[in-house]
Amino acid sequence: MGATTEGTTSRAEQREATRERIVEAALEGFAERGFRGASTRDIARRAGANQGLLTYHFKSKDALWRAAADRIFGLLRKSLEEQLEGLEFAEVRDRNREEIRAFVRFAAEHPELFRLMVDEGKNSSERMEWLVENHLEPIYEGFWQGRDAVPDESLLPHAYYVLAGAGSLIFAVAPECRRLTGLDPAAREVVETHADFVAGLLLP
Amino acid sequence: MGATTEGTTSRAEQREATRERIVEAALEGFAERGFRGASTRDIARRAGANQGLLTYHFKSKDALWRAAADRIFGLLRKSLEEQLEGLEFAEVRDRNREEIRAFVRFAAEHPELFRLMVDEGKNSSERMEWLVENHLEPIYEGFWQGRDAVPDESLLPHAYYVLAGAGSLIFAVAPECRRLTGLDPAAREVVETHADFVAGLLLP
DNA sequence: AGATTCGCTGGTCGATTGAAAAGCGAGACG
DNA sequence: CGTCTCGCTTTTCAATCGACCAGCGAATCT
Repeated sequence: MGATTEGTTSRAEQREATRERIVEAALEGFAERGFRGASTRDIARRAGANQGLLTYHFKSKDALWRAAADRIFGLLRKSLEEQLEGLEFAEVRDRNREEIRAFVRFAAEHPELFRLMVDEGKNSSERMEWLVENHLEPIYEGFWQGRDAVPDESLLPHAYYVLAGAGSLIFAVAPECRRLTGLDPAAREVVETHADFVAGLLLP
Repeated sequence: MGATTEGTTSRAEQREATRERIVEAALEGFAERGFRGASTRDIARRAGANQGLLTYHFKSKDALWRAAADRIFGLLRKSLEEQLEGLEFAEVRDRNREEIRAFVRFAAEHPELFRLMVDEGKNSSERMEWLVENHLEPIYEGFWQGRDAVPDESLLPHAYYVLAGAGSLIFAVAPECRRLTGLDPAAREVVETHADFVAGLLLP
């Protein structure tokens, strides 16, 4: 209401907004219950949409899952860029330290990434292979390069999974952590403490 | 056939053997697909049994899950005891280092533990609370005590989840790791390398 | 302004889910 | 040896699953 150009939503804009709402809901649903455990109806409910609408925008549950994976990895890439842009480092080690801290912060803000990766990584499936080819390989390649002070190159896979696990688990199982330790992983100072802790371990 | 006492299986023995087969299959199924994603029929198939038999031995899917959780945590306790019994250590730190290595070896042999914990720890549910009260609290308590050289006690929750994540992830997502890095986490020397790596990080 | 596109709704399909109930049949028991 | 127990199989149930389709109606186009 009011101006002609104000509040106007073209068909294409509306379409894209709806798709985003659904993808966001799908990301939560898949991360929370796993691919098989998440139902398209539950995802539709989270998105405030109709179940048939999911089939309309994305052809299948599988395709919707791929869209959700694209989204979380896009968020990861954007977050790392934003956190690191404009920073200058004297040594490669300093840059690596800040990269680790940036990753931990992202894991805290988006525990869905870790949940999705564990859910899919534990089984050999088409989705797992798609994930590796489209998202993990570029990341792992970047991890392989731009790295300093890893004495033995054969340790790189170990360092990769140690960083992913050590940096993400406490946030991925935040409800359990609260119940078990009384510590709330969502608290800002807890995130920073964890980031420092993990960075200090891998780059002493 | 043959002797009277040979090959004889009493009713009670048969019952217990069947229950164990089912629990073992349930552990695999739940770890692989998550609680909601795993179907009782699939579990029955793995156990070479009938779906109705699960309802007979365990009243519900939920109770079967609890039996599976009891089993994996029992295996953990037994494995740690066996790996550590008879060993003498000059310092507490040496003992802690061997405890870490023993845990990593168990995570490699039984990735189901980590998969189960992530699947349940990410949501607030009755199962999660049951898990915390019945299994995690004793373990966390033991982790809290018997530990040396942790400068700040407030870091203990962080160290706990760092150890769990760093020590387990590579084995929990072994199929993905093979595909991504070419490294097979199941290989004995890879397990030992990872154990040394994690222990070296947490106890430099 | 009339015709058309298309985002979206509501309903339906066969398949699969966890749980319950009835019946079988070999081992346990008097 | 006859009876009973009980581990197990089979069948059935309502609920839920992913996918499909016909139709509505407002935005878009001519």
